[in-house]
Amino acid sequence: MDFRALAERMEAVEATPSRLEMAELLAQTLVRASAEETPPIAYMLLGGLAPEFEGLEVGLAENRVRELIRTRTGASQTQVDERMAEDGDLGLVAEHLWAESEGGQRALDAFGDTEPDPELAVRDVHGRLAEIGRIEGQGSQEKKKRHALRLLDQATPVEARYLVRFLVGQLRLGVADQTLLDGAAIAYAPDEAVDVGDDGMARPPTELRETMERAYNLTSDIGDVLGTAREHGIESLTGVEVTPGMPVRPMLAERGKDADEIFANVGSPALAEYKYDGLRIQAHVTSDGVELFSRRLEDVTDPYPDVVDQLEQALDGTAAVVEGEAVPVDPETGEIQPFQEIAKRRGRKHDLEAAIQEVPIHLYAFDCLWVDGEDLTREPLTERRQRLEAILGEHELVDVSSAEHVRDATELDRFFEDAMADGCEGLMVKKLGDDSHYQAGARGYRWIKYKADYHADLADSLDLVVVGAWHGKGRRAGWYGTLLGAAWDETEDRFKTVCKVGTGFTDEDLEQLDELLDPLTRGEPARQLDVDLEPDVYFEPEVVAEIHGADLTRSPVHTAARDDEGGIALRFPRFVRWRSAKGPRDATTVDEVRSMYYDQPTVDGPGAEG
DNA sequence: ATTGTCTGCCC
DNA sequence: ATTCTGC
DNA sequence: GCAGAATGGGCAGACAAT
Repeated sequence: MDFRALAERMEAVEATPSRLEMAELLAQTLVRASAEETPPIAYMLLGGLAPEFEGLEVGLAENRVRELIRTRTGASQTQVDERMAEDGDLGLVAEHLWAESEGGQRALDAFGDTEPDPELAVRDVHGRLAEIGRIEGQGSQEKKKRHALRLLDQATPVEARYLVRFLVGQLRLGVADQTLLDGAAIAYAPDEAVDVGDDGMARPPTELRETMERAYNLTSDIGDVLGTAREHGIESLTGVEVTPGMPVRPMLAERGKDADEIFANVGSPALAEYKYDGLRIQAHVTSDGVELFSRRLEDVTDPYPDVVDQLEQALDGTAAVVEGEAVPVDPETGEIQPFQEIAKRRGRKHDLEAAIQEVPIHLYAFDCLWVDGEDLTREPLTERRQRLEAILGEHELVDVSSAEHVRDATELDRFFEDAMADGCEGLMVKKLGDDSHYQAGARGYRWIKYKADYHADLADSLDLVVVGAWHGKGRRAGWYGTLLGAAWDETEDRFKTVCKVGTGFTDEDLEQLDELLDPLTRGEPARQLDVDLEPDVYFEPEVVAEIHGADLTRSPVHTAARDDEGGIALRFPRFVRWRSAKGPRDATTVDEVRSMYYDQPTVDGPGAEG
């Protein structure tokens, strides 16, 4: 298949609002693809080159691609910036600039000997992008850019749109794995299995769709699943099971804001577990060794040799696939440390020994998907949990998560208080009973996360002055996409940044931003503002917004309460509403931010202990 | 040898 | 991570 | 309610620039 055909198909998919039509278009694409190009097409439609656990990335992103666009088209930085502010999409910027410079090329062609560029094949594009991804070492950035430029040079405008979007990691097709599976189910099902609705649109056949989805959820390799379905039929994927060494797409949870809502969804009794603030780990332990996978299926074995050792000891020869949360603990007291501590272990290669000593990790296991050849994903939660307890035993740094059966709001909230006091984010509340199997990859109301900050009264709430903004992208093109918020420093009478905020706005809110903020626009930071970041526009400190968040963290970039250890920032910020009655000096003060930070149960230092 | 920029991936 | 929107 | 796409703070590593 020519890459141009794929790009044009992407264009059609992007243009339709109907999911059924998207699936149909994807199905048509898959039907036309050869066996060999099916996996690459599947990965590329989802913005990747390979299954996630292989960790293959191109390694060029927005800033490098902007350079490439300038080189290819001769546009200036300002030209690209301006178009970007308008289009909100670097792919569209490239497409427009390509189309404009194309005229020039054709003019050259008219003189005679310039050969038209050969068509790019999908497999060539895939292969060349993968090759760029493997370039490393000194001079690698230049080399990557050179190779990418050669690819872009051959691209037509529409190909450039999608190549550029691919590189910046945002295809914006409205397609992700679920829609691709819909398309594949239509493409690979026997004709008689596919119902066509009154609207003339095919419906993905339910059972075959589920077979594919389960195969995908258990192997995490959508290219392989589609390739297999194409060659051997969807039925050949029936009976796929958990395979040690192959990461399972983790079961996910929805949010619940109070006990009533939670019990309405999971029933009573339910299993409540501490929700630890750490890294989710899926451990595959066999006689061949241990492999650890992250929530997004990266192999993270190397940074956690201590976890590997502990697991091997704890399991004592039993082969198993176990899930848990890796949490940083104080080496002296065993108390849970802030999330930032374990973040220092993630991906670590240098000085690992010291990091292991300074921040030991406690693994709190909460599920078990496979034991000694037996797939447990269809067993109810109680059974899986019992198996987990049976194989783990008690160990210093590997444990089963704290859990209780809860029957009503009183019991739930009491346990919730315990969890908070012990330095957790809240609780996970899980449905019990016959349909409590491990639903790989799926959200849904079988597991519910219950955190303090889902409750407006319990969330950290700050009133911040808006001092800057960035232009939005994608569906936010033409609007501001992000605001910069600052607290007031009473003693210095200055404004210090605490966070950016880009979520919580309705379209209506976004629409009104110009009117509210444009009169305050200035080209440089306000005189009283301390800021390290560089927003697209600055504002006179005037407008105040209520912003909620989960935690306060140490920050290398925000300037509020900055001392030797950095500033303080808000984690998971979201816009709640305007505080139009407030002026800039009625905003939350830096002193208040500092107190809130030190009041947190996992933070030691000035103020309340604990 | 140090610092800064960029990227990818955790939450 | 959180949140909003279109289907 | 699902699926997707907007958007957040912050960490280490890889390179480039100084």
